[in-house]
Amino acid sequence: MSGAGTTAASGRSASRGRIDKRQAILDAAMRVFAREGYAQAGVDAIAAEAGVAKPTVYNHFGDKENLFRQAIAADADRALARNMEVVDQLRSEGDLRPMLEEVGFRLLQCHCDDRSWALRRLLYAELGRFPDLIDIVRGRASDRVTEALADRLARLALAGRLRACDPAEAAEQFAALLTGPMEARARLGTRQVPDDELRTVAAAAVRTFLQAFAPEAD
Amino acid sequence: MSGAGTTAASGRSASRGRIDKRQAILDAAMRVFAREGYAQAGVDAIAAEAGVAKPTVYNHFGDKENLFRQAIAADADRALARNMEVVDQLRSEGDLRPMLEEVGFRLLQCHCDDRSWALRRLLYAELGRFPDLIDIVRGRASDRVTEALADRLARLALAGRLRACDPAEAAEQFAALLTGPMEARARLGTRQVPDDELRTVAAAAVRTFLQAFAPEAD
Amino acid sequence: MSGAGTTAASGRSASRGRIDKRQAILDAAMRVFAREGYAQAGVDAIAAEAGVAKPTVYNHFGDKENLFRQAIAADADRALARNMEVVDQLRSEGDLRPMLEEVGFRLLQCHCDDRSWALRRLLYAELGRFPDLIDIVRGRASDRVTEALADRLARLALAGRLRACDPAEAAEQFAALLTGPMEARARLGTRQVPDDELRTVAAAAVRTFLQAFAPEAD
Amino acid sequence: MSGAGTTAASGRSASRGRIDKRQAILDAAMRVFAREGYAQAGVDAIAAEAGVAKPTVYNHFGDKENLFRQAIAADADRALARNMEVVDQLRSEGDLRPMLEEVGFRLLQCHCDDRSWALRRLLYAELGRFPDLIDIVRGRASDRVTEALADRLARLALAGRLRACDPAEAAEQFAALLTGPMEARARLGTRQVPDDELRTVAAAAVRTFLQAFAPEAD
DNA sequence: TATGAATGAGGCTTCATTCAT
DNA sequence: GATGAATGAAGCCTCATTCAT
Repeated sequence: MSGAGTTAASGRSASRGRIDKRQAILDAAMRVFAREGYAQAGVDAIAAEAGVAKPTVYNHFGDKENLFRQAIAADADRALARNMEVVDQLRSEGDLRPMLEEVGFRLLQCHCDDRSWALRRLLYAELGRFPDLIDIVRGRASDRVTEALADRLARLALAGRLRACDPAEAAEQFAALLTGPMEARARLGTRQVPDDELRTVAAAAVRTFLQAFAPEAD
Repeated sequence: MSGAGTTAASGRSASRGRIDKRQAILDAAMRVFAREGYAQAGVDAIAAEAGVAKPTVYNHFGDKENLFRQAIAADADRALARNMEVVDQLRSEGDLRPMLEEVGFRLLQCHCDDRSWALRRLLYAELGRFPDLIDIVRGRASDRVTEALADRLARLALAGRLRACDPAEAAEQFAALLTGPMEARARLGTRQVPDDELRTVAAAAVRTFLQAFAPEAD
Repeated sequence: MSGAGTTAASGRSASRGRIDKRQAILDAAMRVFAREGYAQAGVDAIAAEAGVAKPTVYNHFGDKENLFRQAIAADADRALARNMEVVDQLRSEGDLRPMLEEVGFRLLQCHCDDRSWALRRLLYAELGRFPDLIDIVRGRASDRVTEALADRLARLALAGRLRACDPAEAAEQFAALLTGPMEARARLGTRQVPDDELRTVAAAAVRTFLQAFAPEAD
Repeated sequence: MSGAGTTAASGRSASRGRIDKRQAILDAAMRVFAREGYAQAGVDAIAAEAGVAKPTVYNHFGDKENLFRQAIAADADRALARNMEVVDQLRSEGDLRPMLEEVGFRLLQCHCDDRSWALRRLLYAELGRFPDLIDIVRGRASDRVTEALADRLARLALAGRLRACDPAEAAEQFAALLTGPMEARARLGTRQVPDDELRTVAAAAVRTFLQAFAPEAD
């Protein structure tokens, strides 16, 4: 995905592509920040991993703080897009349970993606130093996903597929039933959870969710 | 709070002062680590906040890494104790719903305590550098709580107050319904959630939980 | 002031723009060097203040050292011209005392000009790194002025308006009586000395000078 | 002078004297600053020249700015002391002219001392960045000397050895006649002026001074 | 045991200077 | 000829850690 531009737009020389340095730096930064944490990550390491000289990083981003913010924002955008794509598959027609299980499973895949864990870890870690990160990320990711989920659940309720309920609360609880167990199971992102297990968790979440939110005259 | 003991209990001997000093360093360390993060926290700052000289810290704890681990472990113990005390109030007799709501509310209070958020934030932040922290903390805190909760839910099921179910799964989902929503609501610990809201979340969690896990012939 | 020429005189051709740009860089350089000192002055800042791109500066002047020398030399020329114009007003006819006072006053005005102080400050500052600056500036400014002054004093002595004396020594002491007190009074150029005070100093210098150098049969 | 303490107070070990690091750093700092200028002087170089590690410099002085100020202040103190000692030799009894010539000569020696030129050069150079240096130095050096000189001239006038005059102005002009010529002759401190020449300048200064300020009925 | 002073290593940032357009 | 982007070198400062008392 990130390599796409690097490969395509290389107009002339292969020796020193002038092309995508900015993106390369952002990618490298996210990798290094995720690996080392903000304070421990060296700008040298980022520059090296991006294949540029250190001052180039500063030419593009000014200082380490701004580089961090931009890298976080970029990854939050990416995560939001992936989540939204999944939520979009939640339609009002079709078998409800398997659809919920599929959406739940895919949401868990997003949630347990390495980069998602890294993003969350950095967020937790650096909130003290960068309080505005919350707004940067929440404006772009988790909240928006929960809201979109609420929208779809509302339509399901209107269609009589769920019982009348507060869609925001339903979405909040559906999300909680999905992701809540993962913190322990993934050991905060240090363990790769296999898809089987994700499906199991999703199925359990959907089971509880439907027992609480299915239409009464089921 | 920590100063009180330092002043009062130093009545006996010098050995008491030793312990006090050690505890003062641990407390100061946790405060500074929570405030600044591991990498940014200076041993100078910790020593200053503890009211001792820097080499004293090294005499007691060897190096910064070990100090960090000890401080984390101490706080994890404290958190475990508080949580256990709450879970212990989940008995098999009495009105189920209000009891669950009360326990849920108290668990949320623990979960949303400043020091709990700080602990989680440090955990997330430093997992890369200290992978063993997971075991230190999980062996002492969250998992043990969920297990204890599962024990109590099992007894409730045996007593016919819940329907037959996998108690581990029930506990996992009860915990998820409680704490899952808090990440967003507390803005990762940067917002102080009022007790009203905690009670609301607890009530909603219990409602969904009971709809899924109450005995069928309700 | 520098922008005026840029806008107006660019009527003719492109060759004029070349010269304007060169002069604009020199002016900007002197301003920035005076404000920040040689080492601290950034070529970026000079280029920005001149309204050109950084490489343009290098195209014109090769490197920072040369730019510095050229800027210093240009300002030394300017200062020399102003001083010479004043000394030129020292004629052999007319009332001696008021004429000396007027010339002294005007020399002090030159000496206390902001740009003169800046030039001296830079000279003092960078002598270690640029020993040849002394020759650049002394060949263009202060020594030449003292010599011209000596010439005029010699003619005054020949005309019997001063007693026989070594004109070089007389000029040296006249200059000393004028400028010596200014270092303290102007606080090395950081205080703007009002004209009144300059006239007072000039009058005192002339008084002492004449008591020492007036013809004996006064 | 600076070596005195270093040699004497070395209580125990010769390997790593704990004695005079602070003074050694100040001395080294002044040497390096004088040689390179403030901006160009590296703290590394200062530490190396002082024979200590870089952080030791920071432990003692906090940052480069403060180190600079302290070094300047120390040298200004030293210069003041030397000048005062000379002025103190200006008594009201004895032959006036030779005494003035001797004092003038010694003042010129102070003025033309390497460290004095270095101090003045740094002062001129860094006034822009450190405006308070003026007060630090003027409160300690040149002004105080001129005032002390004025005091002595006033006593000479009272004793009838000089004619009635404003002693401040007389001191100002005496100092001007002495030091004014040196700027050109010493090429701003880059040329070592031999004592003969200093005596010549002093004699000329005294000659002019006495012609202006000797009692009228001489 | 507790401390003041010292250190070696390393990080962020800036700058003069040069390609390639 | 003028520019935007890139770089190698270097500087200030901080920190975890250790002596010597």
